[in-house]
Amino acid sequence: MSSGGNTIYDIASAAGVSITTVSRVLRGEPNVAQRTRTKVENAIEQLQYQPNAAARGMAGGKTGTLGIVLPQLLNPHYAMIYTGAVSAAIESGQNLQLFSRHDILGKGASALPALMNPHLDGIVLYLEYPQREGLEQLEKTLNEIHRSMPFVLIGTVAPELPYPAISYNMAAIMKSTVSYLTGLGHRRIAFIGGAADSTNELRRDIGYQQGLREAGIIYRDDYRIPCSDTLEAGSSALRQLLDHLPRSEWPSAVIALNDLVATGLMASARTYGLRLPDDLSVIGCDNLFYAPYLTPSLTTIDLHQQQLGINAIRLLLSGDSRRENAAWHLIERNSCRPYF
Amino acid sequence: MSSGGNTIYDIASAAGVSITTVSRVLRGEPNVAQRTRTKVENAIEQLQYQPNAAARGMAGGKTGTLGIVLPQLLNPHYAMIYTGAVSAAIESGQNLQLFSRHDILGKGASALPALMNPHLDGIVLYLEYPQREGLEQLEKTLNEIHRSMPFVLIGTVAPELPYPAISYNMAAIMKSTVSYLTGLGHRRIAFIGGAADSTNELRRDIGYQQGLREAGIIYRDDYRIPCSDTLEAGSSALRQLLDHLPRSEWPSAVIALNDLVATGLMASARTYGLRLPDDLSVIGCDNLFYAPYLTPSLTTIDLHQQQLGINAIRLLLSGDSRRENAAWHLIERNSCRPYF
DNA sequence: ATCCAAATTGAAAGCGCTTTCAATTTGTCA
DNA sequence: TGACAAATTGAAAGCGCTTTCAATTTGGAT
Repeated sequence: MSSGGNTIYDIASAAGVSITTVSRVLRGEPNVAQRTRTKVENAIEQLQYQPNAAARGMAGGKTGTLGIVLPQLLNPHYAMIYTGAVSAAIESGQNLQLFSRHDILGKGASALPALMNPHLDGIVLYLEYPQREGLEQLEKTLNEIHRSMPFVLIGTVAPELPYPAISYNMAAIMKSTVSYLTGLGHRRIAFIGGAADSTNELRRDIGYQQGLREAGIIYRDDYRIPCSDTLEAGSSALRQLLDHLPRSEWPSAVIALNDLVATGLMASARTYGLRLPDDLSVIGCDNLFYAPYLTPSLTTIDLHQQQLGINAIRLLLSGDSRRENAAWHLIERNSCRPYF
Repeated sequence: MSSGGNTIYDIASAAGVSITTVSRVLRGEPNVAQRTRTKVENAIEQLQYQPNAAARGMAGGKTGTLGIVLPQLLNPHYAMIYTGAVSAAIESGQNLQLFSRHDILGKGASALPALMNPHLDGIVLYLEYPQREGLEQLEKTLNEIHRSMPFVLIGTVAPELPYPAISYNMAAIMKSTVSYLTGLGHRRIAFIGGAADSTNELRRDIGYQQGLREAGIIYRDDYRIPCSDTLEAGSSALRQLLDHLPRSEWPSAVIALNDLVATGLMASARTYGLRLPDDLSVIGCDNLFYAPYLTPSLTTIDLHQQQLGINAIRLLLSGDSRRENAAWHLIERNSCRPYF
């Protein structure tokens, strides 16, 4: 198998020392005489030696490999996070192993420990927390993982759980989004978002309602359409919204779960003869790469995903168990217009 | 470390057999008495045993892990391939480890063997073949990899190299794209594509010129703009194209390297007051998820990326060393219009 | 020159598995 | 019933590393 198959033994004999010593310099232990260290380093250089990660892991040492669990990659939102994470990992000489949730999480977070099988030095977890899984169950799972390796939670996070985390303050983001629209004069603001069985969406709803309340707007149930995470769902959600309302009560602005949904919804709006943004303001979330190129260009929330990925890895590596909020900001483009 | 830490020894004693026997049933060896097999299987079930992949790899057995090398993931083109690949891997009980090229290929394919360090059962390689790397160098690298694990090449492939592969016939695709446009009556057809230092782009150019020739159109150097793989590059490439041409010679159609470039280019076109598709037909490649939602919706080549990912894994697993072409088809939408 | 602590090195065990190879059991045919 | 091949099992080595723990060397201090 191993083609370049140089082992620690080869280095040892080349340098005329024991494998223990080689192992020492490999791991950067301090108590090695400078002369010896140099000899070994030369041998390593000469033979192009590369430590075998599997053997390392098995011997109980660091593997130099981190992991990241992400729901999927087709949504660029996650791909950005991944990309940030890899770059940070590389920067500190680590490998990053991706587990796209699809792999393993058919059964929810409880399936996670199974994938901890490969020995990782730590893992970044982007989980979703459906209510039904229950906090107790989740906590149990996380405790189990915690016993075998450090981790940090990102994205949506259960604030009740005392783990290192970088999370989106969805309530704040949502409230701010609503405020932006009310600031533009909108009063009929719909929200096309997720079903409220995940912590994430629950918080969004809270923020949505807070935002409305602050502007003295009464929450309407029929302005709140549940919707999954795709373009098509966005399209049909808007149809569902409009079809159940007399034209006079159609919203003047709609907040989409994310840019995917916003994209779908915009196409749908046109089929109703709605001009964008004149007849309907749309705001998304994620700031996907093509958002500026839609017609009209999409106003959205930039979630700084790459930076999130970077920060997650750094936090993981730091060993710190800090809990912080992820940065974000609203990007004004042309899909929202003042309403009079 | 190992939290659920059940080893083959635990199973062995639970089942009252030797670890050798456990190993046998684990690997599905035939010569185990049915009674024994059942006992062991029960023990495995009871103790929720999960074989340790690292140990396996080190002992020289199958690790149950495949790898895939992809240039990056921000372009959904690759994310789709990855997604297909994971699903096929899961389906056959394998893990899939992603190496996004960024990780390791700073120095070109020659850096590949280094990452073969983790013992993989096989790997899917999506490489790009810049001319300068040279076929000899590449071949050497591939041979080296070949010695340590089976692989299959996907995407663009050097046809001279006798390795299992699923490749895009870029020349055919490109020729067909040109024909589509000439069929619509276009005569001034520009091509905004990659620099011709990669095999991939070389073939596209060949197809482009073939397509033109077949329609009796003379190739113009100034209709051929080199461009990298991004929206922004697409934008500026179009500017470069138009700025160097008198309005009367502006192309009536433009073929973009891919949908990313097409997207950027369309935005740019509008700044020149060009109406799409009336004044300019645009055709992309990749059929990214948002292509139907652009204005106008983008005519493009669907590259069946998920299926490619699936097929690559299957081919890898089959051990077959077949070489085949990847499927594709043109999707007509609204960004191209007949030209009179 | 002598002695002891500190610094440096190495021997050996063990991580969890696969893989010969040998030992034992079983089954079959005479 | 005995003998021999086939089927089934197990002992032990080894994969490449880390990690005690003990042995050796070094360097001051006396």
